[in-house]
Amino acid sequence: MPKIQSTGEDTYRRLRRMVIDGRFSEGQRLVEADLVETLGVPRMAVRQALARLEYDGLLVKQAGRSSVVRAVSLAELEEIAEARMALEAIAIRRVALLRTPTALRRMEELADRMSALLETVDVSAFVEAQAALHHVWLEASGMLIVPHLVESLSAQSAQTRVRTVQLPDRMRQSLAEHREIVAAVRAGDPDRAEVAVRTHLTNVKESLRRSLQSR
Amino acid sequence: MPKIQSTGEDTYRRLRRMVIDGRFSEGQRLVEADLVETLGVPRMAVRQALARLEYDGLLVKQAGRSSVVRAVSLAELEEIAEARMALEAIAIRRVALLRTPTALRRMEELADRMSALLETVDVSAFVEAQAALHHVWLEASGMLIVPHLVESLSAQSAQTRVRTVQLPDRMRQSLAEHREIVAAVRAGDPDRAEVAVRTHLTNVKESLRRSLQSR
DNA sequence: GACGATAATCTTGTCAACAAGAGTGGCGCC
DNA sequence: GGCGCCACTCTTGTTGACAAGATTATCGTC
Repeated sequence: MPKIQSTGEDTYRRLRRMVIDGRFSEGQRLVEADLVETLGVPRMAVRQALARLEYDGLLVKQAGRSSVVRAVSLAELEEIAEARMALEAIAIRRVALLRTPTALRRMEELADRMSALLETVDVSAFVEAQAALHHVWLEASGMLIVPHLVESLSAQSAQTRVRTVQLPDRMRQSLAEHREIVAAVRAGDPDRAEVAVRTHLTNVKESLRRSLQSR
Repeated sequence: MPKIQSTGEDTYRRLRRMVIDGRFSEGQRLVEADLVETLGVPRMAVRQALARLEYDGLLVKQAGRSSVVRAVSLAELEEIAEARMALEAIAIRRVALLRTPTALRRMEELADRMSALLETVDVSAFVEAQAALHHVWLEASGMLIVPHLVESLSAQSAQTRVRTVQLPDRMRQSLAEHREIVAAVRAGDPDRAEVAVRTHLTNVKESLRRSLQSR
């Protein structure tokens, strides 16, 4: 086989990153030929990536027309937050019971990193560290399917993540919530950890509402 | 455009149905050319369908080798039941608050249908009616994303569904659990409905363990 | 007789060309 | 001068052919 399968996966990830980072304005058509040129990969890889992103709910691509980024409604964003709450609650309970040393260390490192980034005004780096923290505990839960579900949900709301965090005092509050989650895990208290996760995502939902209603 | 886009979607659904129905034995290779002949659709449609099914977790297709149906472990099945519990609990609460008349009627019809099928020994029809009942309330919840997640999870465990239900007395018990769920919705009691759903899926998980450990 | 190397075949992944909507601009008509 | 129709271009979806692993069968050797 000519190509090492990486092309398809890699193209998917790169394109996904571009969509999440808001590189395509609303209503903008994602023309395959353009993407082929931009990404420097064969058209087949682009087509595959677009199909997967549509399946992920990040793009809409109806019948012979170009793909466009999908507009996610407030109702959907709230629903995503609720679903994540339910799923991440399960995961964090397991993490608190397992108390894997390396996972704990990485979680604390990332919390420290968030803390440091709070000083600088690098919002996107803060959001990135936050996402990494969630990722770490999902992996550490030892679950096989739930992490993928959550990742898929996160991707759909990632476009608005940056805006939410920019609410006054939201970053500091978010950091405190994450510190509490990590502390509960270190204490090995699953109930406390679950409450902490639910509190965090309830606040995320609240922030979403305030952030988007004002718009 | 020559073909009406239905081909791709339709091929996906048909192939998915075949996998779920256990038409491919464990370890059997799904050769694209064979599927092209069997389904009577162009190879591209088959390739797309296979890619999506792999993404769904129903198939495994590594690097230049043929696709095979994925073996789902007990741990994964339990995890799926847990995730469904969390998500369907959210959905049923909304259904109990909405109390849409048509949805309620359809749910009761399907419960009656399950009741009737209990007499005959048509296990697969019983399972089908059960799945339809879940589907109805997920749709009735008015949620936009959660139903898709649950459907995706269900598909992965659907292969073993039939076996679980065949445990002694499990069908009758399952019917009772579903009747309670419907009753709670009719009563407009979200707490009771959530408990009923959680009870049901806890029992499903228990049945899974008994059913698969014996094997 | 069993094992390993080699050849033949099968199967997948990729590419380039083509057919057929969808979008766009210009022209004529009212 | 504005509106609708027509021709043109753009873009996608599909097809067939081909290149390169993967799999299987064959043969020779120990």
